[in-house]
Amino acid sequence: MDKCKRTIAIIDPSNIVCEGLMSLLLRSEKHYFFYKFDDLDEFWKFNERENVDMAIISPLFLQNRLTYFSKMKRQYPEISWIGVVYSLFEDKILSMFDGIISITDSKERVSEIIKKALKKQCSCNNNQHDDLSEREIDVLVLLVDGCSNKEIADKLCISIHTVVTHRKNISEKTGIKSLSGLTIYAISKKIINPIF
Amino acid sequence: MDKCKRTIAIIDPSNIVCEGLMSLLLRSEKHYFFYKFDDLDEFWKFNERENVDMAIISPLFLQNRLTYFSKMKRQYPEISWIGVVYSLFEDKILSMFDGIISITDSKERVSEIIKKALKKQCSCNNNQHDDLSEREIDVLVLLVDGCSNKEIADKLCISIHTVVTHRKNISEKTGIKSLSGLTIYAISKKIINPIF
DNA sequence: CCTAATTTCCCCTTTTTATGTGATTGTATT
DNA sequence: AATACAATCACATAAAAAGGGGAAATTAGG
Repeated sequence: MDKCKRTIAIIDPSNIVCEGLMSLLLRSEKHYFFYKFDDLDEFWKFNERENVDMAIISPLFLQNRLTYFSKMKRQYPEISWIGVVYSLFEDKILSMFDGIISITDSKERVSEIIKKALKKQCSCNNNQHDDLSEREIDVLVLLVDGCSNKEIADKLCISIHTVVTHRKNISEKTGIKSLSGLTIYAISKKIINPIF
Repeated sequence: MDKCKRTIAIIDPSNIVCEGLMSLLLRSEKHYFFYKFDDLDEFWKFNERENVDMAIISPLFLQNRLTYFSKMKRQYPEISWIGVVYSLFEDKILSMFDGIISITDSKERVSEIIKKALKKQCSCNNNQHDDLSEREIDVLVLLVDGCSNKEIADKLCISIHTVVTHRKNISEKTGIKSLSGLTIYAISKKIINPIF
């Protein structure tokens, strides 16, 4: 029931990268919360007040502060430390992270790295309701095709009540209530193929 | 007045940067439409079919193809060519662009650079969806955004009856009755821009 | 074998949409 | 001046969907 929120700090000098990471990650998971920091100290001060689950840091900030970083890691072992690199970096620095995102990584790879790193301490990661069941997809396809609930019921040879139930479950699983949102979802997931 | 759509191609190896630029630019201006390409050739093929207003290119792709780039620029002088750099680059390459975005630039600076570069050729010759009136498009946008008739009425400060009338006219003009069909219509006509 | 997930069905009430038939302004176009 | 169209509002009825309850049968996985 209670979707666990994940707070992620991004400490990176680039607004573009910060925006990109947020936008990309929010698309796969809705329960991420982001905070942007312009330098390590700012983040550090914040974290004392309100602990984060993950810190995505540009190694640029660590170049001359490796011992400081080690201290931070020791002090907060439950935080996942992720590095985000634009170019080549020394292995000595990169090996200190729990995961490395390269700026050229695909969306899938980025969200996979984040998920894997967060999974370490996920107390409620059982809600893997990303995928719709076979029957739910049947309903979604007809729905997005413009069918009413009754038409869907007739085509699938089931009761209209069942269609309503499937729709309820689809909305719960995807978190999308509007039909237009579901249409965009279906296109993006390649469940339907509109020819533009 | 300033409602003309601007198509922007982003040719960059980084999904994160691409996402970041889109997210950042869409926040200030809603009428940008983005296409992402993984290399110059892919972009080039696309541009032959459908001209873009601006190309944001990583100089990485130009490193050994400067003459090719010059040819492209000569062939399509109306396109604004913007470079996006993560690190240091030779001035010889950078001077070929109409504008340079550095990855560390602020949001304000990025959108300023883009706006300035686009200002060169704002002719507003884009009446793709002249079937629908201005107000009908307002309604359609909110509709595919998931708003109910009442919500649309509140947002546009008109009566719900007017919204219903607009919707009737939209359905009559387009011949599309279902909301999902209208969503696909809006995407195909570039009235809305879902980021997949 | 047990459990979780899926698929199916039903009830209820309230809200929203669909459809038709109107009218009144204002603004262009002819 | 006449015409067309856009944008606004109204009333009425029937259909559909939304949202809230359940619950039984089947299937698949550990």
